[in-house]
Amino acid sequence: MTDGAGRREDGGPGHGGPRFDPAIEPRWREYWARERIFEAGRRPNAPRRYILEMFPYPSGDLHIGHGKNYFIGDSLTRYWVLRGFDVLHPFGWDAFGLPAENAAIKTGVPPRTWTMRNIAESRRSLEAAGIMYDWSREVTTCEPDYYRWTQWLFLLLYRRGLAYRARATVNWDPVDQTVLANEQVDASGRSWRSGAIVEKRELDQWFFRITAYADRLLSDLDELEAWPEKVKAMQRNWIGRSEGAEVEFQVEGRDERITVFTTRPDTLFGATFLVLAPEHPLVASLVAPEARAKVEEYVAQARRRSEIDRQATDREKTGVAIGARAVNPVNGEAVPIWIADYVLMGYGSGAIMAVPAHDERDFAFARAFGLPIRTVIVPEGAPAPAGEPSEASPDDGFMVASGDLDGRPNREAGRAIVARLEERGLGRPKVTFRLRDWLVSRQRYWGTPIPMLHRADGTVVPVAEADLPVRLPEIDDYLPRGRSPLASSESFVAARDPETGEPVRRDTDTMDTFVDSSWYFLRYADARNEREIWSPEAIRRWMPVDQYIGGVEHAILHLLYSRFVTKVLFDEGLVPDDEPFRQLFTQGMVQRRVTTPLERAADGRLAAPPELVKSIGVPEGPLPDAEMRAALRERSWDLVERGGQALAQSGPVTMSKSAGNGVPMGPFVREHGSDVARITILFAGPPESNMEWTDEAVGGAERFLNRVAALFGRDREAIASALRGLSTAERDALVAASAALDEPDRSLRRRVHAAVRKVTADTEAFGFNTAIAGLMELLNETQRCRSAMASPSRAYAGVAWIFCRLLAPFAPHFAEEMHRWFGGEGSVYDAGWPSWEEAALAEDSFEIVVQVNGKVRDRLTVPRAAGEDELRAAALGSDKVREIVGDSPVKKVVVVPGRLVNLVL
RNA sequence: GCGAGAGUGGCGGAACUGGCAGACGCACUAGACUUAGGAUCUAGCGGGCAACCGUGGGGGUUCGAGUCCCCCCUCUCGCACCA
Repeated sequence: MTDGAGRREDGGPGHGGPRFDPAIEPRWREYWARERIFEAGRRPNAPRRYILEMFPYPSGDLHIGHGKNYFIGDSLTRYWVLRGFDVLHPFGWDAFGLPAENAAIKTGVPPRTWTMRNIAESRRSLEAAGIMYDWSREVTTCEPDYYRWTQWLFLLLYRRGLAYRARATVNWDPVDQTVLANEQVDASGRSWRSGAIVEKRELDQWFFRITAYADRLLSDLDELEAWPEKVKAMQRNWIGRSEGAEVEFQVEGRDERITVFTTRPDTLFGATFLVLAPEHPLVASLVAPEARAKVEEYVAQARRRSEIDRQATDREKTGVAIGARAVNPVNGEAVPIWIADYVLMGYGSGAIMAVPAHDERDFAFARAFGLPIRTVIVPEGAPAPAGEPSEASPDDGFMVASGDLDGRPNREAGRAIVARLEERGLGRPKVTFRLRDWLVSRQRYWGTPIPMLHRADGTVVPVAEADLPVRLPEIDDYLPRGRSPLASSESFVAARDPETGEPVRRDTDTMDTFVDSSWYFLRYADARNEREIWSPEAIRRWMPVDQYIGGVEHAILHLLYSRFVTKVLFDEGLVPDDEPFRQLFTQGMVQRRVTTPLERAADGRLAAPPELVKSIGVPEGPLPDAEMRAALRERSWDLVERGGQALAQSGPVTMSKSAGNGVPMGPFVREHGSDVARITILFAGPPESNMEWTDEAVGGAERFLNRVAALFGRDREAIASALRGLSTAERDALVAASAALDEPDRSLRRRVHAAVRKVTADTEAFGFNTAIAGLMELLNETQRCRSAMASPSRAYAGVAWIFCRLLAPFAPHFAEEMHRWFGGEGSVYDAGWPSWEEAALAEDSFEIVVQVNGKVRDRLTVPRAAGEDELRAAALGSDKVREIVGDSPVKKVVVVPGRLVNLVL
């Protein structure tokens, strides 16, 4: 919290008592580390559990917003350890990548130094928050002992024909002299960094043949029942399977044929022109001399456009006829060939048959250039239309103007057309994917070197496995100059051919960092293995990941690449399952409002500070309050008053360095405690939703822990002495169903069993908010029951004993502390998870609701044993009910045992 | 446009296979203890004087609907000239 003076005083006179004190926390962190409570393999005979949060790019100091998924993973880890499982909960660093390189270019600090410093800082933040990992398995992708195996994996893909080299068009920044990823180019085709217009360049690049796995990546999604539907939908969309046909059009008067892909072969008779992508390889050879100038200009123009710009749907159609015609294979008609940038070279065959009557895009194009539009499908019984339609109709119907197929249903006609084409060798069924092969080369320094060698004759040869890793050399100049900075290091480039011993040149590109992260979860199984990527025993013990937790921003790329690599390794026999993550959870963001003080002038009007004027464009003022408020409202901000100070306040925005609203982990934990941070985050709402971090929410969490401390702390001696000398089982039995108890111990027993059931079920279902609500309820009830006792009862001590273990997944430090209060030895995480008995939940009597015509009219307390007849009689006997029913006959009585009786008049 | 999801008090959110709407918390109100309260404790807290009305709107199924079915509205996220 931002304003913090003097809130940590103990309660006033007469209301002292124990409070939750964050000063207890460091001791327990040291204890867990020293005793290795959270190291995998501690319980070799227990069932295993693999819980994993997505490893981060090490960005240095963490804030609370980063902490959310780590807290979730930590809670689950602690829960499963309590349940007696052997839990693997490792951590590592996605440590290669541009920020380190940019920092090096700017400050001269070598990327490795910069990265390692950030890792140390990030790790300190995590440790300060008490998030427990098995650090003995830490992986760091930029270290040779890791990237050696990334290179090994590359060679494996190469061996299996899944890594290949091809020429590709890339975004080239002429100022920074570097290749940019698509997402680094803005909508106007400019580099995000230099602002220069990005050029397209053709470069030889390495690809992974992920498209060979497209079908499996798609169909296996159906098995991933515990993945969010949303993520699966995104992957399906990305893979983009589409069934259709290839059709070949002979170019009139030439030998060449143009292959088009269509999902609507049934509309082939309606094709009135062809459109090729401007980059289509046949354009240059087919263009007529008189059209050449215009075509070349159009191609050059298309080349300059960014992908994003080009794909904007609201753009008007542009294109040029190339002056050649192609013959429609079903009716022999010669139709004109155009080029247009709405046809993409990267999809299908880069050429389409245009059917303007039945495709909106083709329709728009035909209208723009006055091309014919011919309807070939009509609704049942409709005649063929006389003129051209006013809009494209993609609907199914019956064929017209399609020769002998007229009158047949269109889908059936489509199959017939493909079959006829196939006989003549002019077409065939075809499945196309939107997914493209994975371009993995980067002309950058700070990444895994590609372990390939180039011979003088232009062929390539892999580095021998024994020579791995290909180490990233230290260099002085990280600035890319049209090629990877590695190309300037002659000592790096020079190598010997492993087969012939001849001099060869190393590939100087490095791998996309998504390659590093596509397999790290496997390495945790056996992270320190120097002889092999992992041992068969280790991988069988730990894979697949039971629970993967991370941000939805990785829904496609990282998760798809990881699934791909896992499937390749499965085919190679190196992993036991062809899916890496059995369950996936995507957490929501932590948000916080941003506030900026406004200045109040002598005349009472408000002035906005320059930063605010700049960031949200609010008028500087001075303005009267109402006008300032209106101006802020327009920008979704608000005007608030706090302590006499006028503040501009934003809506909730995701915590981030750039928004300046991150609550730093270290200082918060020191002042309030990790346990308070956890309860605040986990109690706020469902973990998959965004949550707003507020001082009030922190205060609520703090109050809860203080109340727990006050209640059980006051009685700690009595509780400890009640538990002394008892085994764990005997302690649990203090509130067992079989124990004979009087009030208020009876209700205490019922409440605690209900709470155990709720916390268990909710925790396993990611319902941390309701699990904690269950603990709060138990606390309230326990407090109530305790105040009805003169001195702590044995049952109450039993409740305390259970309570500290139920709290342990969510407020671990304090739970450990309570465990000690009560005389527990060792760690609370070895004390086992409490169980509940349904028998203890039943009350002797309970309240049922009596409804008349579905409206609640009375509540009656009835004995537990009451049967249907007794319930019916009790309901009919109720005074309130009789008053309402009067003389009306009761037509029907619905009895739901244990719940209600409904009288129908 | 296509796909996924969501609309419940002043706020965050609960509600298992249809069965007491609003658990738990925040904010707020009153009181207690206090030199003090931004501490703590106690009580209250959907709307309405009431009959009653209330889960985005309208229909339906049912003894009974936040929950199931149909239509509509709004919002969030993702994809989007993919042939």
